[in-house]
Amino acid sequence: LYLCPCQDAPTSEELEQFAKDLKHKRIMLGFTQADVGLALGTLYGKMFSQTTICRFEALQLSFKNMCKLKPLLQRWLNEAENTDNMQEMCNAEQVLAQARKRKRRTSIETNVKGTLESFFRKCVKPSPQEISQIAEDLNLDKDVVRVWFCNRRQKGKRLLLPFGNEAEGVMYDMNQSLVPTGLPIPVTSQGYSLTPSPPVYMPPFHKAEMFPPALQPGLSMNNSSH
DNA sequence: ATGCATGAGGA
DNA sequence: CCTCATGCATA
Repeated sequence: LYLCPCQDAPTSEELEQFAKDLKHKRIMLGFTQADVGLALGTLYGKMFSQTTICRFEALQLSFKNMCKLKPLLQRWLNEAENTDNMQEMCNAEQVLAQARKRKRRTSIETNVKGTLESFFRKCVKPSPQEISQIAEDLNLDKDVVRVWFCNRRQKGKRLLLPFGNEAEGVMYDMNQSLVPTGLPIPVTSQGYSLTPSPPVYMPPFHKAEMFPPALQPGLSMNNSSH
């Protein structure tokens, strides 16, 4: 309700930088993603899972979501860096009282996933009828198919998208504009304009940088287990 | 690190 | 039903 506690509208670049920073420092300080999530709980009452912290660091959340979490993580980072005695405020009191309500995760076979993907390419938002049809064809629960499409669409809206993907993600309504001021956004590349410095050459594929010769014997691998 | 799931909120 | 934020469970 209160007008923008949104002090700043972080740019994608800023978010990217912060995420990198967070991860690096977090590791330096010896905390796990789960630790951070718990700490946010004891610090501000709002706890987060390892999953969310992981996704934040990997920029796999929506732009808006990233902006919302950044302040909290920023504060945690300051806290963690300046407090020598940041004790075990990570009291994992996971009162796992799950009432067996959650449906067990159904594992969709690889080939079936492939089929779903092709359906998705044809239509990202099938009608309930179409979903039923697909479900029947693939011998899956209608709800499983429905949820699969929901998740698939959501995946396409992540801040950072694996490039090289057939310009998908721009097909559905991309409303997470990066510019709050309403600039003339060049339609097609909203969520992915994270590349801060590709002045001229943008390699179509980024997977070329595979791992160099795994590890050179007798170098640095000495004993990292301390 | 990620796949399938839940639930709140919105038409 | 959908979107969106979020997470259990699992790869």
